[in-house]
Amino acid sequence: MADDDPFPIPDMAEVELVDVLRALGDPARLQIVRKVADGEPWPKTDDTWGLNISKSTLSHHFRTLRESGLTRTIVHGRTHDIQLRRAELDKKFPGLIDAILREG
Amino acid sequence: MADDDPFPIPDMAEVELVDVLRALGDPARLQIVRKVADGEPWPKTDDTWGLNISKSTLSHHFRTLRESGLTRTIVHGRTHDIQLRRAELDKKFPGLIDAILREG
DNA sequence: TTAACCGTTCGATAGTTGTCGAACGGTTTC
DNA sequence: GAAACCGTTCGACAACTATCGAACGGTTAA
Repeated sequence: MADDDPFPIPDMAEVELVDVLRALGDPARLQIVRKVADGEPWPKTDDTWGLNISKSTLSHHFRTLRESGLTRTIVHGRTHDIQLRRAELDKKFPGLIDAILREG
Repeated sequence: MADDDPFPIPDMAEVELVDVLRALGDPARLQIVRKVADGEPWPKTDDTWGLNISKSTLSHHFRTLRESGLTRTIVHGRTHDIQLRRAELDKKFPGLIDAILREG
């Protein structure tokens, strides 16, 4: 069963806009999302997040992003990738990701 | 001088996207913004906000919205209107307001 | 198998935030 | 002027959150 998935993500149908916005309303998380906005998997160890935070804090933000419905986690042995659920998000919230990428 | 303005708003040039998103990342505030999304002034006393909160809490949210750059306050004697800074926001963050209005 | 590595989780902490009722100041109405 | 009204501010409080270091478990490499 997939119940053992250590990194479960909410069904997009259950994702609430307000939760997505709250997840985006943090400098570290917004920066992460912008980086992974291409929809490709990015290694969590990428040293170019540009964030001056500890690895436990970074892990916390990854979890918040995932639980809000923004991202999914892909496990490769001992390394993880983070991926924006771009297609699903674009369908559920048209224009939202585009809007936060256009630097204001 | 306008320094006495009791409800100062930030210059749109100084408004940060992350602060706007954080302001929107609350159920009460998101609902308010959606209501005033037409860009018209709405009386704060409007009894159709649909929020079950005290007037002091409502006042707190109005302040948060204003300080984040989303709204302005228009004083009419003892009553106040709240107005979304729609045109400015659309220019600074194209598509953002539209995106949060499209019910996902 | 031992060591190094990746990332999470735990426990603690300080700061922020949403909430309320009471009090207050300004405005309108009587 | 007195009373009613609108909305903010204040003080308090509980809940949440961002942060860290240490410890841990799983995976890969030596």
